[in-house]
Amino acid sequence: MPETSLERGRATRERLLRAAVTLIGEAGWNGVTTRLVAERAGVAPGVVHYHFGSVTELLTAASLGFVHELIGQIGEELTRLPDPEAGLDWLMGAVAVYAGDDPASLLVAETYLASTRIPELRDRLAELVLAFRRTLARWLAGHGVEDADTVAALLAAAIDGLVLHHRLDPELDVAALAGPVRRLLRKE
Amino acid sequence: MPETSLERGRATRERLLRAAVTLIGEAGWNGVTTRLVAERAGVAPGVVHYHFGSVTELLTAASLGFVHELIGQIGEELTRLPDPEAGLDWLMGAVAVYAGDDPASLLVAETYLASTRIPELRDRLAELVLAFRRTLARWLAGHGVEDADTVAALLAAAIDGLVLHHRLDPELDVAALAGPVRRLLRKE
DNA sequence: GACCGCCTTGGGCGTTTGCCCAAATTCACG
DNA sequence: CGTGAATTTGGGCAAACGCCCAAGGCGGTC
Repeated sequence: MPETSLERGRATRERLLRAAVTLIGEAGWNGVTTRLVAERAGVAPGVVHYHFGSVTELLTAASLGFVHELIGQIGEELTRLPDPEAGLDWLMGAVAVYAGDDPASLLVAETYLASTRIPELRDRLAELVLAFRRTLARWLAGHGVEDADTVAALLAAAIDGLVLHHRLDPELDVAALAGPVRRLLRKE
Repeated sequence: MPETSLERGRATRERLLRAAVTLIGEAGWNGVTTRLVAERAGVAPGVVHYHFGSVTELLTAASLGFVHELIGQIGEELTRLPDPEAGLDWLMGAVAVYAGDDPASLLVAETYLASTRIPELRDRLAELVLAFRRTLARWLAGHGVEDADTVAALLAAAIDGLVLHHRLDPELDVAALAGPVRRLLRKE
């Protein structure tokens, strides 16, 4: 099947981004090297610096794209659920699944860490997290939860913290934490 | 003042550990190199591999020592406070201070991340975190909180998550989150 | 003062890194 | 069947890496 050069280039760029996403989770942000990501994507090492100005640039684009998609899916799922209690159950269940030996949760954590030393990544990740907190707050407020903003901030932080802790202690029953979390929704 | 060789050696070892602690926060786990930590400690590069088998070994010892001391201090402070409400206020206040451009909070996060790829670090860090959760649970249970274990797990995770989020969004008012957190203590 | 054990020095080894680049490849188009 | 623009190749470069090691202090013991 014929294919223009631009189409091939775009496809290669996508393959590099996908390879970077999985490798950030597997090897860590600083463990992703030019040659490693090229091999995983099935291309020559030189391709990386043809499509991206630097390895950091590739990792930044890949991680931000993944996080953007992830919180978009979560927000979408939440609005679909009838009440906040069901939403919390689903949320904690999702966190429970997202731990273990899953690379996605590691990618998020790696991106957090890397963002403290890469200004542009920091700014753009902060935007995404803020948007997620707003989505969460709107969802909570829509169901009559008081202090929706602060509860949303706490909930968002707890989710990220649980991912870290669950990885450290796989026996931690995350889904069982939905009970105490529900208390956050109660009125004064 | 006279000083035996062993005493000098011990002091150098301590200097290396302290230098490693600050550098993990500043440059990240993978950013700490043999020469960097040696320069910060004011010794020749060769000293590092005289006192420690590898750079990873140095970083492991340094980070575990710091975390051990940190959660020890927190536990001690909590038992000193009269009621859980005051404890939570102090806890959230401490988190608020520990963010910003403080390297200590970053060290903890870096250690979490690194532990996923260094088995021995993982095991020993898991022990420390578990012990901290137990301390927290005992403290909560002692004040009549229901589901002390799950609440402690949630609280411990939220603390770590908040440190990450606060770093990303310095305007986040962590201390103000103490309100919603209090709801966790209420009985069913 | 000679000896000994511990610590320290600073250079050197092989490896890996990010990034570069001339040459080769591919495909739409005249 | 060229021509040209985009993409891909694979080797090469300087720099930095972890780790090693022979040589040189340094203080306590005979």
